[in-house]
Amino acid sequence: MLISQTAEYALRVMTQLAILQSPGTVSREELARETRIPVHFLAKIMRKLVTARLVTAKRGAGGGFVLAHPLHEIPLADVLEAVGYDFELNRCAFGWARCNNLKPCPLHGVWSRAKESFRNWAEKTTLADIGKG
Amino acid sequence: MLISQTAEYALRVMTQLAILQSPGTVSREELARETRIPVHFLAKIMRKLVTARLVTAKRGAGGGFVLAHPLHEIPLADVLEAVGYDFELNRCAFGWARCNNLKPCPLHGVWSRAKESFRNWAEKTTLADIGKG
DNA sequence: GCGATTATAGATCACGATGTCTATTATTCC
DNA sequence: GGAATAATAGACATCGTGATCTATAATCGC
Repeated sequence: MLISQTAEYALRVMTQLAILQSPGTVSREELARETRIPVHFLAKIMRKLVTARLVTAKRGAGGGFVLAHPLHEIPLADVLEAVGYDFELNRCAFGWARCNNLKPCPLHGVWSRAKESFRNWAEKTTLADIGKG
Repeated sequence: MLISQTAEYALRVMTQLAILQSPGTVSREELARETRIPVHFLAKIMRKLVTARLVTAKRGAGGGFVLAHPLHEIPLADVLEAVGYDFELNRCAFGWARCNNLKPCPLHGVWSRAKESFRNWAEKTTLADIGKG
């Protein structure tokens, strides 16, 4: 619900990285074990996170992944967008071709509130907020 | 995003029913045309809405669908649940088998806020609120 | 340099959500 | 009662997400 399985995995892995990375890099295997995400599927997600420059990858023995920025500089919105969630997408929920604030469909008002609420949460919450009650 | 295509269709159709039902029943064909939902797929959705007792169906010539309750008594949460959205489901986003307020996973706090926010919106918003800015 | 380690890349499979089609049952209208 | 209308039911096809597997490229430690 709310987000795709892949998006949930992305949040999970970023959270786990935030927890484990203190000493150094974290290997794909260890991440998969801790997050319970299928290893090869995790690999694809990691590539997207690396491409989005949220995570840095290091190959070879002793390699692995590290967060590319300090926790408070990584909003969850960035994580979700990295794996395909589109906050900009405003396809009309009512099916109208042209639907905007000037000529809104009947659902426009209420649905916008739901979307904006979620977007606001995703942009205001960063990895530094995890673990808080 | 946020909800499935089917769930969006359900909101669409209930909205359209609220608009068109004034004279009497609305046929499946007319609903499909107005909402741009594939007719036969709409049929399945209507069955779920009827089963959930949000809509009343009338067969035969001159038949169709009508809302089963006044607009302000139909929260969007009921519509979403009718087509399978589960607000109760609290599978841990972090993958923990046991995750609750007493022993919360690192994501528990932030993710709960997002879910509760959406749930609150869905429960407080009714069909009577559609069309409002 | 060599072998081990680890990320990258892409092919392929499985399954559920979505969409299409056909037949059946109930009801109205005449 | 019969014909037309409209919902119900379920089989079947399609497509995207999620998951699995194999091969390749880069890097480290020795």
